Amino acid sequence: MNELEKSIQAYFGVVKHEELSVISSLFKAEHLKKGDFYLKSGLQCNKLSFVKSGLVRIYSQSENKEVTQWISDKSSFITDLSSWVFGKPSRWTMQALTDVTFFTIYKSDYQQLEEKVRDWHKLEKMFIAKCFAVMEDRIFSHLSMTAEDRYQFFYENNRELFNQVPLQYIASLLGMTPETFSRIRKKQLSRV
Amino acid sequence: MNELEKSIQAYFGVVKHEELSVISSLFKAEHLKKGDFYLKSGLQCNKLSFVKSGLVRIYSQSENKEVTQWISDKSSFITDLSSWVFGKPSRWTMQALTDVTFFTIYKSDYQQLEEKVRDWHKLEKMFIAKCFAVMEDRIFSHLSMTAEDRYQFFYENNRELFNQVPLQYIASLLGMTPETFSRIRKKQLSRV
DNA sequence: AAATGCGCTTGACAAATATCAAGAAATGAG
DNA sequence: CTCATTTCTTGATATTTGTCAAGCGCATTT
Repeated sequence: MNELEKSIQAYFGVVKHEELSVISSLFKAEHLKKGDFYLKSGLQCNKLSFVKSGLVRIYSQSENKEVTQWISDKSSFITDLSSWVFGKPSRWTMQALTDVTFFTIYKSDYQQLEEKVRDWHKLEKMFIAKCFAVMEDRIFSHLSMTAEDRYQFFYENNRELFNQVPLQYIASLLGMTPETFSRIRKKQLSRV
Repeated sequence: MNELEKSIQAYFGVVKHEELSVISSLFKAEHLKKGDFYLKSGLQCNKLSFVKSGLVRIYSQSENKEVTQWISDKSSFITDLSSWVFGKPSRWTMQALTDVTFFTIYKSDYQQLEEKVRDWHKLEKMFIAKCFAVMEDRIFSHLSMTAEDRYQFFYENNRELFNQVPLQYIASLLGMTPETFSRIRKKQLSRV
């Protein structure tokens, strides 16, 4: 089982072996250089990708400030879900923070999935439900936690990110300014 | 087409007419009195309901404070999605703020849906994707807006709620204290 | 080595929001 | 209607977070 197949299994739940290879064969290897764009806001996102290596920042430019919505790690899927599912213009811009290798399936090949893999929609349903659960957690963190709590929680669960990407992006993703982030960071470091 | 069927159509997208009646026939009418619980945190949520009339508050008890996650209007669906899809213990408690009438389908009858309605999973996928989009919007509002902005935005889109439920719940749902909510409210009212 | 650019930190200060406490207003029960 | 309870408001104050401005550290280029 290759890396893509393993991740499909992990993300989409139990899949039959022959189906797995059908699925993975529809994804095509691609790559981006650091700084390249995977997607620009306003365009339709007609692809879904699995990041094999590298980091992608998902953000939006709102009026005066730029908001980082997420930084996708390796072994994760990326797409603008609303755009992918409903064909709406995408809200997010996605840019490679490092060189990135990934596997992509395009909408045009997507129909084959539905035809060849029984229960594909069921798998996809569960995939999206997981995305939903992550969002629910994030909302909860904003309703019930201080900036410091959110920092702490995120740090414990994403320690590696902290020396791989500009910290200002993590600050934004957690809903605070770089300065606040820096001060909290100082406090936390001295505690160890 | 009855009310339930209309909402299924609106929520789940285009559905064939004969399928619609199959779907709606699997939902059973139920009701709660004000104060009754639809679901308690920690239990498994094995049902999905369409609220015909009344209001349900979805909240959780975290350490010292209670967090209101959402207030479901009439004509909306309620369930603990993670619990419903993955069988996990539910995070949320759901309580009737008024007398509530609703239609419910239980997990035990759910399989029939999958059998009788072609593309059911596809419909459900789109339903969940919509829920995801709502969450994405909410996260964005916390990353990019002040309490006052969030108040304003929510007010414009949910005006009716403001004289139907205790305002403290709306405050919590927007991620602020009742006092802050009250002060913002005063400012906004005087502006009109 | 000097110059540049970028990201991070720091301090001083301002603004937003929370906390606490008291009282007013609204609601519900008898 | 009256009383009791809950919800909302208000003021005083504390805390958290943001803003602005400056400087430092580090990597890259020349």
